[in-house]
Amino acid sequence: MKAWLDYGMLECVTEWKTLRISDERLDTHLDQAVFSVSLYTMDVVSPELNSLLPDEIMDTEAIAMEEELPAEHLAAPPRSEPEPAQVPMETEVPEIVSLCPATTSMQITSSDAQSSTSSGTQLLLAPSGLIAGTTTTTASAKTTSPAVTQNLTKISSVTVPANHQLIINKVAGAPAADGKSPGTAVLKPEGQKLLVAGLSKTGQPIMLALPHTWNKPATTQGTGDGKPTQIKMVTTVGKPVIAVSSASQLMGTSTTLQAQQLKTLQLTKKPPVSTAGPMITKLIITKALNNKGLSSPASVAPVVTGRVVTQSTPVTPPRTITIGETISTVPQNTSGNSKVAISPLKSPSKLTVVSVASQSPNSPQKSVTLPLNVALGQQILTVQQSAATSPAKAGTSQATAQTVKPVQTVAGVGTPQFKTIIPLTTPPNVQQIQVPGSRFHYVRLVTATTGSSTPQSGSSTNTNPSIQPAKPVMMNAAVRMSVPIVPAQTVKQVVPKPLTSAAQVVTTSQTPQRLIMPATHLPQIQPNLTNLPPGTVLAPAHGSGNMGYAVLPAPYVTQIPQPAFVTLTSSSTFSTATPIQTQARLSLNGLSTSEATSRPRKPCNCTRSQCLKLYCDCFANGEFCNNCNCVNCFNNLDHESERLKAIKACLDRNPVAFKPKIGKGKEGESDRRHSKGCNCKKSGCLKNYCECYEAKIMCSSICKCMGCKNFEESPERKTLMHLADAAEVRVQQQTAAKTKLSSQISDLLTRTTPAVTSGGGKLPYTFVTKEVAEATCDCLLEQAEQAELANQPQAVAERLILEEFGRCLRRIISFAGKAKTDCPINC
DNA sequence: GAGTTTGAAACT
DNA sequence: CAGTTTCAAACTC
Repeated sequence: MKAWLDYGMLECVTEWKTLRISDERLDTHLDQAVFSVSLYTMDVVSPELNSLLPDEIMDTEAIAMEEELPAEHLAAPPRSEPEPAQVPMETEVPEIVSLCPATTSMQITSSDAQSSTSSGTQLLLAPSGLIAGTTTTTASAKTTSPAVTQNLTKISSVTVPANHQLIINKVAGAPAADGKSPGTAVLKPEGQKLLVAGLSKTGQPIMLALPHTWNKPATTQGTGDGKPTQIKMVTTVGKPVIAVSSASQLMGTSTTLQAQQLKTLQLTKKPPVSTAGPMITKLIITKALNNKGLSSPASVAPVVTGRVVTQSTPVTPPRTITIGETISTVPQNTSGNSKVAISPLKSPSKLTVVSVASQSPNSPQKSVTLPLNVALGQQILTVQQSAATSPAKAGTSQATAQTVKPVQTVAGVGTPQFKTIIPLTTPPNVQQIQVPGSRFHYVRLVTATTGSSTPQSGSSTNTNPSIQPAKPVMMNAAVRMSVPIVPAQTVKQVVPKPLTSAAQVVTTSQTPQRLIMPATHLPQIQPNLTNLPPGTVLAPAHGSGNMGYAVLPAPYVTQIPQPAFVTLTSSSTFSTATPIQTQARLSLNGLSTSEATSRPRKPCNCTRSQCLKLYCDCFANGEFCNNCNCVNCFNNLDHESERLKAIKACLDRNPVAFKPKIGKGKEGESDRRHSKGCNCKKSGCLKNYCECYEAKIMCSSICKCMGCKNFEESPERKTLMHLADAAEVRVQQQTAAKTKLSSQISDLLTRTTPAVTSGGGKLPYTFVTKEVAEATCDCLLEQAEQAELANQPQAVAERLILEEFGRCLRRIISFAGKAKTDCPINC
């Protein structure tokens, strides 16, 4: 700067003796420059405005990020998700894929969990936004009609989010029984330019070229992040399955997603009535979370049931959990039974669904196996509805097409933990039971034994999934199910189990109902529906041999603090659930679910409790430890047996041990309050030691605290609140300032093209005309002369000159800002 | 980061 | 049920 000043002084030396240029003169020249210089950009925002518009700043930043790193923009943290949607971290399957065989059509709307596939059609698709935390792709999906129109080739609503890849494949006709990939036809629906690569018979991934309509061309296969799209062939009961895996979506995702993740959403449903052999349509949505791209050839993932072959993603083969069930009942009741366990309390977005795929009696599958040899941090979402494959049942298979409900089964990949099973819709024969106050949803497993109760029988075209369960107990009005994608976990939990030891088949009765459950002894905890602990599998209800209760807690799917979610929204409406769900949303800390889910759970540091006592917050919240700092942790699926014992012990001591502590007050009271009340003695209930204070609620009459200051009129409390508010405001301002500064710096860095050559604008320095520079120098010289006259030391003179220079610069910048505002066209 | 304080959970 | 111990989080330095 000093050199600049010297230079300026030399430039103006001729006027040295006479100039007494005031600030007004500088301003005058600046005014002239405003009209003569086209300012390229100069974001000058007042601090007030800056502090008032943090969101806009964030948006601006996000836009900037999108410009440079689109994928990262997609991976915006869930914290920024809109609250009203109650899905702050949800990521719904962005790709809406319509599989359109020549004679059938299929619409898959992942968000409403209603998928219908026609016979002979199998689709595997990999949603690219599963972990991106984006919610921008759900609208169209929700509006897509789930109905299946026979003999109509069409493309359902296709959402092509940024950085997402969409592949529409058509499976020609009924493939060979062996299911070896018959290849896929290129489907180019009108208005949609899609390039669909063929599928190799070996299931090797095929690189896809994305259509030009892709809104993010840079994200096409082989570009940018280098995460190619894969098409995989999966053979399912003699039917081809097209697997499209997009690995590119990892870009920009949380750094916790270090390991490959795979989600397979698999649907198997019974085709419409046909005299031919069983036609099974499967929808398999596979998400390959492989940020390394195709580093290795795909391999056939282990399919437990032998019916579903899921093509593995590169590097790490995916795991598919398939639950086979032998159905001895009438054919029309052999539709897939979906067992859904939803854990709504802390996070309704956390969903655990047990998929029990009905299977024909001829099916040899009678066991459920959870492949567990997958790298940690991976997940497989498997949605499968297996229809009866027996020709004898073909006559009633059309009913199955309606009743088939996609169910996702999520197996922890890389960790022997069963993650999540998500139903794409609510099966008619599955009843969700949500216990008031409980953080768990319970699903009664019902195996239909008679065909008379199947309302959709005989209706080959009725694909309306809105069929209500015969005995709806309590359902979520709109169950938004989010599956957090498990990031790479710490090494301590990476203890892959043998595939056969990871899970147990839960047979509920003579009518086999198998649940995907973690490896455990599965103690037969009698169903106390108000206090069922996490991870409990209930024996079938007495007298109802076909029913059982599956309780899968959110913890099974929430071993990640990083909220990358796959959201599948059930369109089923159950009006009775709203109040319950509202209550259940209250987390232990009194935070709403969105709050609880919008921030990572704090890792525990347990050392002696093995995380199997309520000392451990993870355990107390019904969650598995994940990325914690605990020592000798047993709160994981590796020690599910011990864990369940501990759960039972806790329940023995306190039947409501796992119920939220913060709930509504007495009848008529709207405020939340601690269920037990605190017992503080020294903290005055104004520190986080106090559970009431921690939950941001005031102590109530049931508290037994001493010297409580946590009441409405407490001056200490008010002071603390004010301080807290002030601190929060300050933090927000600082954050906004940082964000703004970062944005400005980034903006400046991206605009380095000289003004003369850019043609699109001019840099601010072009605003400094000769006159402005001279005026500035005059000001500086004036300051120097004053310092000299005052006999100021050289250091002081230099300081004064520099200060004056700073003022000059500010004025220049200010005028530049005005110029930008006044002449937006030129900017 | 180590040590202390605190109160809930667990135990007797 | 009360008292004590254990435990991990909160807090302080």
